[in-house]
Amino acid sequence: MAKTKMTKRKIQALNTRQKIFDTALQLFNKKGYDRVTVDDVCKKAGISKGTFYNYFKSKDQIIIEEFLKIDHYYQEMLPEINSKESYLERMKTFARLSLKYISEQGAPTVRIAYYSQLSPSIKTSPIVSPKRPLYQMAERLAREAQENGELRGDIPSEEIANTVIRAMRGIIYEWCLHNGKFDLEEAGEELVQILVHGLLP
Amino acid sequence: MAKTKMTKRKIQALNTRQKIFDTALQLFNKKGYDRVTVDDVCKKAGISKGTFYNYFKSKDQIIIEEFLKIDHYYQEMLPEINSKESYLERMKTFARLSLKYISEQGAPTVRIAYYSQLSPSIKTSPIVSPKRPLYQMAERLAREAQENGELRGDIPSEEIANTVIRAMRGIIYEWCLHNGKFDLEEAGEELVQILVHGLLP
DNA sequence: GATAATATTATACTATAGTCACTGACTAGA
DNA sequence: TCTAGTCAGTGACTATAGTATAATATTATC
Repeated sequence: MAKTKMTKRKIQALNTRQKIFDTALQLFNKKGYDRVTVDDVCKKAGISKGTFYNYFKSKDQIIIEEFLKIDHYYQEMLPEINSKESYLERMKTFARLSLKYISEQGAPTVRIAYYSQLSPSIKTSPIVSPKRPLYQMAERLAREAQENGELRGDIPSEEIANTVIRAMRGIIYEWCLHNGKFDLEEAGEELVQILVHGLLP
Repeated sequence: MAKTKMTKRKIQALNTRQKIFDTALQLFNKKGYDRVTVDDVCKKAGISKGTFYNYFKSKDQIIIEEFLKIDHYYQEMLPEINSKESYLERMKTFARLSLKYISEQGAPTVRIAYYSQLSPSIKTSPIVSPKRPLYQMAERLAREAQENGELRGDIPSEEIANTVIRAMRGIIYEWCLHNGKFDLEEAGEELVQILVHGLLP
């Protein structure tokens, strides 16, 4: 951080950006995303519309940015994950903590995040970038579990990670459709249970 | 069908509706959903905007309606599904045929369908209605498989159906994000494989 | 067949996300 | 310290989904 010299301009820019971000989230939380116009945000933040779009490509970028903070959170998960003896347990903990975090963000926020990723104006979605800590971590956990003989070795670890993440995403998508009416963590627990043990008698 | 008397008006209305529907889909396919305005559709179909909104709540209703035609398709699947001896095979066939149908609809269409379901203006999404043939059928197949000892019996069949559908939805969601760049049926095959047999060695 | 009721259509309008050309303050190099 | 160039900031403008209202065509009733 702070690699380049901090000129007045840059400080001002960061402040303005932050003010827009905070104001927007505050309004979204109070009135709901779709009941808040960009003009509302600008007025409250005391800036012009042009400035808003100077810092954010679109209204939903605010939500995306908030949503993707989960990627920092993965670091904090590590101690709890590594505290588990079994690698299978580690994977389960990873899934549980991820869903817990998403659950805490609240269905409205996550819904907008998932919604905007499908928007016609978006060409490639950041949430499926393989560079995300989410993928890195899931793959590593799967690989370690395989190396220790706790998971079958005939499927590449990347594919296992992919499959688990996709399945979790299906739950999240549906959780959004139901506006958070069911327990996300519980549903996740069950899914992972089935993924691991299968449905055979 | 055709329960009420077909007055001139009603015939006219149906024709108009169909013309709007066909024209819209044709334009969407040619230029892409977001490159086509409602006014374009109206102009091409030779009707006014008011007429469009008389028949369709919103622009994306066209896509939803097209997408939900899959619910009719489940009937046609039955022979192929029932031709399988094993109930597990039937479930797999069901999943495969569903994904095949969706794959054939094309990523752009499905993307809009999934997108619009998350729109802030929608309160309850039709695609997660438990009344849908999709759910009915998945539950029945799971139940029959259980009754014949081909699936574990400690999970209610509804839950199994739910889990499988959610997981499939996760794949579809991601397929949309990737604009159909991977093979949906193949990914589905693999997922069902894992769901059924699990990830244990 | 005149007329009231209603279904259908046309158009002007509203709301709001996002764009663009411009301004003037700030920075950096001489 | 002067000056060229950059960048934060502005607000009028555009595009387009959706609405409200007025007009017209069709049917039902007498």
